[in-house]
Amino acid sequence: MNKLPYEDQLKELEKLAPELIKKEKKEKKVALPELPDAERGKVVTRFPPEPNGYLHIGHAKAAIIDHEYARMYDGKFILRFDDTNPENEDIIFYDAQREDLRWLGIEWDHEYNTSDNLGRHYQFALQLINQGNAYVCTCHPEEIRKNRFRGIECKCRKRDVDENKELWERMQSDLPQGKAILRLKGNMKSENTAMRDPTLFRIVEAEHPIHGDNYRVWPTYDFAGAVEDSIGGVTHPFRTKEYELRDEVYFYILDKLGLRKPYLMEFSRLDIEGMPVSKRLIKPLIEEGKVEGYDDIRLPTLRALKRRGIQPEAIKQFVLSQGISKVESKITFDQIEAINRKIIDPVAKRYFFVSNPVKVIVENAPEIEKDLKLHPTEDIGYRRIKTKNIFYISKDDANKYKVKDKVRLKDLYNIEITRVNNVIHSKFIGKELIPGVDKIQWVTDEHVETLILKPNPLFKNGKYNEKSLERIRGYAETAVKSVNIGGILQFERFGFVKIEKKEKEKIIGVFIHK
RNA sequence: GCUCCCGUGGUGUAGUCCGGCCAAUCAUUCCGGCCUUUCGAGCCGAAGACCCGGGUUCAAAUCCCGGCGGGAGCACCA
Repeated sequence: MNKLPYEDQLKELEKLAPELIKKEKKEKKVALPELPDAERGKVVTRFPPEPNGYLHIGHAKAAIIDHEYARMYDGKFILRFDDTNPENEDIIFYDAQREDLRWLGIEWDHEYNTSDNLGRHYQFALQLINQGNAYVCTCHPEEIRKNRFRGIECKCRKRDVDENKELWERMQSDLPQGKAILRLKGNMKSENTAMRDPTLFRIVEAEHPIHGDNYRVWPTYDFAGAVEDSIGGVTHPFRTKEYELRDEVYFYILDKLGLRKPYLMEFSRLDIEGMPVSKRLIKPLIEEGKVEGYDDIRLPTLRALKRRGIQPEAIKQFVLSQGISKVESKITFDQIEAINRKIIDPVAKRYFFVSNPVKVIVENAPEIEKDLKLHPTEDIGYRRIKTKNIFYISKDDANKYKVKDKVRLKDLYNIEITRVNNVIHSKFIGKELIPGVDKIQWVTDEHVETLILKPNPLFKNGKYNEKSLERIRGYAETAVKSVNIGGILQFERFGFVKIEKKEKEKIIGVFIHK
């Protein structure tokens, strides 16, 4: 078999096991490109979130890529909480983020907090000071900013090692926040402004969620990130493009410290049209009550996506299809929807739902009791319905028909419209399918009131979209009551819906997508 | 202002490092058709792109130069 040319092998395979070919195609599509300098079993990646909020789709991209590469090479994947700014971190987010990751289907081989390593960071700081590669700067922040912009060195840069050591000690004890920082002795004339003596450590008085007030001097991202990647054994760290200018700092620090240099890579940020990821934009909307919270179905947080019925697998496939390029793109949500639809379509039970119901009375209506399939192609069972002479159809459908029009109540029988006022009067005209006649969904007198929340883009033209949340009211067939909370179904010709809440006489669902 | 990154159909991506097999991949959207007791899924078909201008070369999406456009950085946030 293997001696045959590839084409012939494929043909043979198609005869023997066609499903294998399809699978092969699918997997090919979602595979990430090979990693440079990667050896099977030796790749180590890491996902380093700051525990300062709920994870969103942007984090998911990073986490999935990191995780996927580790698995691809039978390597190791580390979850590292980059909790080096006590002012921002909150204990609840360590757990919340773990939960979000698990939902995504990501497991990690090792977990730790950067804050647990502060002792080592101090040692490295001291090493830099002793080597003359770092100095304590006591200039005013504004002054530092200006000098950096102009490329001018300040007087602090000339301090000798002993004085720096003494000030470094005093940073740990009595120097107030904002009065002193430890800076890397880079190059104030460098074209890369990131190299103009970046801050390595600063004083933060705030209480840390894990370490309380044990420490008051905290490393910055530049320092902690580089050091942790290196001593953590990470071989292929990824980060988003906006850090690119900091690569030089990253390697410079490791170089001066004599530490191993990982293969650092960057990719573009994920930007979804109408779905802001930034807390700066979201927080005010929550405070003003315009969105419910961080799980509001219009948001791109993982919690919102979950609530909205987006499957973790869809997010994964989507992220992998995006790859690791540096091209900035504004993706539209329908790409995620398309993937999600393919996943849920085969398992979503079909039911009838009519929005803005209009009553239909049928003359000579036969009383019928029958079973309707829960899925047109998959064998997932039936639901039983009973009909008399009263029906409801959606207003959108009702508006289309006039007297003498023939319509088929789907899966039931045909009617002809006889009179239209507040209600539609009609008569039974037979059970045989009539070619070319519209088939519409309906519910009977026995139905359940249903409210569907439908998310639309939160922002339009950069402004809050007042119509970002639609509420669609209607009736669903009673069988829907048996669907569990969290269950995903399809209201035929309406769209996929996730059941969110079941009250006594009312069901609330979330519109997933068409 | 300076520096860096990016620029492939409507959208997203592959290809760009190591020029030819690229009259350019795949997906999505849109359009047409088939199928279907859903306007979903599936199937078939169609349309649609290498930012612009020079240069190098037998040959450029790919290399070089210059524009233009977009993004990022110039934090004691990450």
